[in-house]
Amino acid sequence: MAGRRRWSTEEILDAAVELLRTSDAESFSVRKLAAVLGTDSSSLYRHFRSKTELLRAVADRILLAAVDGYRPEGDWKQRITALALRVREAFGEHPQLAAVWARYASGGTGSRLVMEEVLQALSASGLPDAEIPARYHRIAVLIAALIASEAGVGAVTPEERAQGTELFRVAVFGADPERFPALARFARDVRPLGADRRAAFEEILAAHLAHIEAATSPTRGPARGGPPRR
Amino acid sequence: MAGRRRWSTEEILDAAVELLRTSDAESFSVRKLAAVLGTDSSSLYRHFRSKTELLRAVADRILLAAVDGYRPEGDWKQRITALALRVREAFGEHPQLAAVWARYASGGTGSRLVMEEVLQALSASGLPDAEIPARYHRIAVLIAALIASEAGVGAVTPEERAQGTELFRVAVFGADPERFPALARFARDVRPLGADRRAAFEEILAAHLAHIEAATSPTRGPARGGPPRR
DNA sequence: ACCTGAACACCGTTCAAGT
DNA sequence: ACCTGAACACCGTTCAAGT
Repeated sequence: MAGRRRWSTEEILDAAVELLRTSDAESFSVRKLAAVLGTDSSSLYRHFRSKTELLRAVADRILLAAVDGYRPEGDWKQRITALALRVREAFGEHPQLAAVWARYASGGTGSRLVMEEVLQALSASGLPDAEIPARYHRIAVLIAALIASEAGVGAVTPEERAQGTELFRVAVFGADPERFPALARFARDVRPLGADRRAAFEEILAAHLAHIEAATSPTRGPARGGPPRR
Repeated sequence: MAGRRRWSTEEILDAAVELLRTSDAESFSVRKLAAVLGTDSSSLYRHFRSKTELLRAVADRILLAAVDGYRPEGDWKQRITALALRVREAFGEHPQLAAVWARYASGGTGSRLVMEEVLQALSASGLPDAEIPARYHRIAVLIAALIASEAGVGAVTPEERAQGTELFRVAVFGADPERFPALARFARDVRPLGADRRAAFEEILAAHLAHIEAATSPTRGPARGGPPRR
């Protein structure tokens, strides 16, 4: 695939995205990327100070691609939800990028676009400006945590998953009903963490946004920071 | 520290907990554990099929220690919150264990205890039994995601953190106000993902539990699954 | 029966030596 | 000025050979 020539930083990032997409989870390495490019791993260290810096740059590309084509639609909750689902989708097949993103935030144009959209949506929500940065932070933490942890679940190898499922089954069905009465009672319907992730993601986010909304609406909920007047 | 003798599975796990606690983040390895025990890494593979299986067992110990001494107090929300904070605390210094736990769930006695407590708290909340397993699942996903991602943030090396902070600063303050008006407006108050994690954890969890409560209380919120009668 | 040593197939990163 | 090769200091895991 690769002749011998000089590669620009951009081309390296393109190749990294491609390699991450085609290689199976957790197996990306600097050495493999170099091999794909037909060069030595050491030469990549002129473009990036470390593997983390490289992955961070790739994560921002993914984010950029995720936001590409997004047009705000609906109320502020729908806008945030649509954006979050796009980001989730984008990182869905890139477990290690999700982890890097959640750890450090990518800090590039992709990041900026996502931040901007969420901040605009919150501005449209009726929240007082003074509360927006903190609300934004909680939303970002929540979304990043859910996406990264979901990606982590996705990165589990089939046999590890099988072991985990078996352990879960034993933990739930093997529990002594005397000591664990509630567990025994709900054993049949309790699901492992990895089950049903998309619905869980949407519901948890929806719950969080609904909670914010309750704090902004005068007729409902306890508005923090004094009663609103109309 | 180590004479040459046979080690039981339990002793290996004790040593692993100790090594994880004293070693700095992300540097735990099977080989180091073997070195601490004065044996060869290969001999550990009679006790565990893989590093993951070993870490899973260790994670369950951590969970067990976290729940040890816990006594239910207060209403159902306070009980879940207290438990979650204990688990958070326990995994706070064990990033890789948190990741393993969130990926597969540990499936041991520690897991069982946590599940039991949360299920009991939910039973006391007034939710109909039919809704409890799904509610439990969302709570578990949320808590695991927050803890694992927080642990991930904690595992970042100082210089990586410095790079990340700088990138964030540039992304926020360097944004073109024309293209990113909201970002420009809130630049001064927006915090990076890693900031203020404990408060974020508590607030996000509180919001989620409040949302559940709103669904159970007849006088408030839209109760899913038909109107309650009293 | 149990454990060891050596090996396999990898990592990220550095740096002297080459072109 | 740029890149390479080789090396350093590691990994998880397997398995023949030893006790």
